[in-house]
Amino acid sequence: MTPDLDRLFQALGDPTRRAIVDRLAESPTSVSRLAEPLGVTVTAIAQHLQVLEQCGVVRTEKVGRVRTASLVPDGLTPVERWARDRRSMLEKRLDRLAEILGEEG
Amino acid sequence: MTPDLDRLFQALGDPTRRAIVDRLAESPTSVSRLAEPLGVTVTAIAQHLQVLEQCGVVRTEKVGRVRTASLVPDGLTPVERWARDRRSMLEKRLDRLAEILGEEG
DNA sequence: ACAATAGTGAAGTCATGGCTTGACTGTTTG
DNA sequence: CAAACAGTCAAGCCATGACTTCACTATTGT
Repeated sequence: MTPDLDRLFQALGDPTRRAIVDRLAESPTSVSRLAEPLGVTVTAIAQHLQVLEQCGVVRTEKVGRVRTASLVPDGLTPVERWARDRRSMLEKRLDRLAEILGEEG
Repeated sequence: MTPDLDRLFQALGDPTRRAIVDRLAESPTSVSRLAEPLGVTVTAIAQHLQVLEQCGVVRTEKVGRVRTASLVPDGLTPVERWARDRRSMLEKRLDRLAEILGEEG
C-alpha cells in the first residue's frame, strides 16, 4: 500500500540522505561537491541520489561530465501532508473528548 | 546527527507501522486488535509498538493483561516541521531567482 | 595526445530490520 | 481450580541497505 510513502519515508530515514537534501535546499550541487563534506565515496552519493530521485525528492541532470542535483519543488509535500493529516485527525478527536468531559464536569 | 529524526523517519518508512499509526489516529487500540487486520503476529505488533514508542509517536499502557496503545499528540510534528522548513527554504530561493530573471527579462 | 577530473558499474562485505516460532508469564472467566 | 486469553521473551531466518573497492568510460584543460 502506498509504496510512494514507503520509499519516501525510508529514503529520509537515512542521515546522509537528509544531509544531501539540506545541502540541496541551499543550492543545486554536483555529485563530488556533495560527497566532500559527508565523508563518503562519490559512489555512495550517486546511489543516494538515485534513491532520492526515485521517490521524487531530487532531480538530476548531467551536462558534460558533471551531474548536478537539485530539489524537486513539491518533493517533500507528501510527507508534510501525511503528518499534518494524522495530527489534525488526532486533535479533532481529543477536542471532542475534552468537550464531552467538560460537559459532565 | 539528529538521531531523533533518523528513528522517526525510519519508523514511518514501514507500511505496517504507518498502518498502526492510522488505526491509532481513530482510537486507542490493544495489541491484538491491531494485529488482526494487518496479517502479522501479535509479537510483530509488539515490536513495532516498541519502535514507535521509542521515537515518541506512540504511548502505551498496560492495564490487567491488555496493553493499549495511543498516539502521542505531537509525535509527528518533527516530521512535519522538517519537511515544511526545507520546502519554504527552497521556495524562497526559487522566488529570488524568479525575481532576478524577471528584472533582466 | 596526455593527464587530470567527474562520474558509472559490478561485485562483495557487514550490519540491521521485519518477521516467525515456541516456550512462558500473568490475568480473567466458567 | 482449569482453561482460555493477552501479551512477552529469546532465538533465529532471510532480505535489504549502506558502503566500499576496483576497473572502466566520458569529458575537459594543457
